[in-house]
Amino acid sequence: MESQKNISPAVIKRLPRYYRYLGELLNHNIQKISSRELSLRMNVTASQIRQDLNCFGGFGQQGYGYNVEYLYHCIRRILGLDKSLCAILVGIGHLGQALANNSLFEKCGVRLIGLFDIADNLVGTAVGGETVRHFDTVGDFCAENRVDIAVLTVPRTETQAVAERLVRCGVFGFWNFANTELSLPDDPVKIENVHMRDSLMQLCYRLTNEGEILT
Amino acid sequence: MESQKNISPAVIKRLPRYYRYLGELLNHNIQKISSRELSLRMNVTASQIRQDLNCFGGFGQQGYGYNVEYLYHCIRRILGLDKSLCAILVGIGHLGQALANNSLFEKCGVRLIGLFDIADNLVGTAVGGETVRHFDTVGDFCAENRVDIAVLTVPRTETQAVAERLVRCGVFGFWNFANTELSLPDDPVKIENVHMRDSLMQLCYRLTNEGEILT
DNA sequence: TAGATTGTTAATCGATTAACAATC
DNA sequence: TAGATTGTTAATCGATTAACAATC
Repeated sequence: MESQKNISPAVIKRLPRYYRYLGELLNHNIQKISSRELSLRMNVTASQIRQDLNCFGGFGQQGYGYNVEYLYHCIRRILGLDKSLCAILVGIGHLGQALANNSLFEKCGVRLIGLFDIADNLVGTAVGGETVRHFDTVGDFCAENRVDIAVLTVPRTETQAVAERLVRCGVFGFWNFANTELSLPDDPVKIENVHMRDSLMQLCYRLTNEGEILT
Repeated sequence: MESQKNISPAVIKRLPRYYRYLGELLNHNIQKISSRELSLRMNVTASQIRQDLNCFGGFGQQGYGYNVEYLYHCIRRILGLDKSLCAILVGIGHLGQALANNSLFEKCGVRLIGLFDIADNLVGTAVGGETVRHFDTVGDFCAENRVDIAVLTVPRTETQAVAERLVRCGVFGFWNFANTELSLPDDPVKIENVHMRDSLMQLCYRLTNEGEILT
């Protein structure tokens, strides 16, 4: 169950979804589930579920299935949600404020420990129970606090520079909401993009090109 | 160039990214680009670029490459960004407000024509230049206006019911921000999910399992 | 024990890359 | 014409599915 090598991105991408469904089963007090039952609920093949889970170890029992609570906690651990990672949020615009007020971090076991911006009318104010700090002070903050993740909700044009500065501060995890790709040293740095604009465009594509012809 | 059948999801997913890079080339007044040059910038293979583009037609010229402006506009058309699709936003919480104030829709050629919620303290107020309407009136609104897309930023527990009601109103495009899967008739309905929580979890996974061992 | 269901290997499918003939 | 680069076919690679022996 320790960090396995060579897990394919496709598998990693499915883990949160398994975790989500298992959480729901848990809420419904369902104690065991077979790959077949779960496959019907999730609309994937039972084969894929067994294959995916076996990347990380044998969590099931032949003839029985999987213990929901046990599997749920295993996936939680695999995802690293029990690590209490620490995050800062940079760029306290509309989207930044929405994220700061969201239960998202909590649900992922991530602690949001700092908010940063450069606007005078924001710095010093409280957003979601945290005081906004000036981004100029981010170096000191990172020296004094462990920062695993920086959430980037700054304007597109600033994103690259902000990220580079944070890398120099020792921050290696980036959750990027800007509509652009970051180019940062691949090795220690991990980037996860939320390209909302790309997502909306895909919806536009499918509405105009698939199914009913749209005017 | 008309709606092609059987375009793989992998290709569709890459289109917005091509569009993005071409837009940047256009901003830099670059008039032509070869698949090789573009592949270096985008960090993909030239083969893939040519293969992808050829799903929709021959946009290039042997010995020359691709005309940036022409290709940009072709992809724009393919994505349906010139269709002036109409969207409503349901759920005007923090995230809904952030989206309403975002240039995202504009950039996708989508017109945000209505905001809906049920909270008395929100209904009637103006958000991002639009007045928030009560969701009870959404039926009338859809009867009087073309609505292609509903952006769902309502609480997780409400999402399915809200979506079902909208389908009955003739809305078939859903941009879903709730951390749950919608189950709706597959045929006319197109759903695009933005699973931010899943995204953050993937980042947590990679930070804890790949590269440096994290405490 | 018999029935069920996993873990795992083998077969299939799809997507990516390489190669090259067509052609500007 | 010669050089460059596309469009497209063939080869490779990876991911998904099917099958089944192991085993609870």
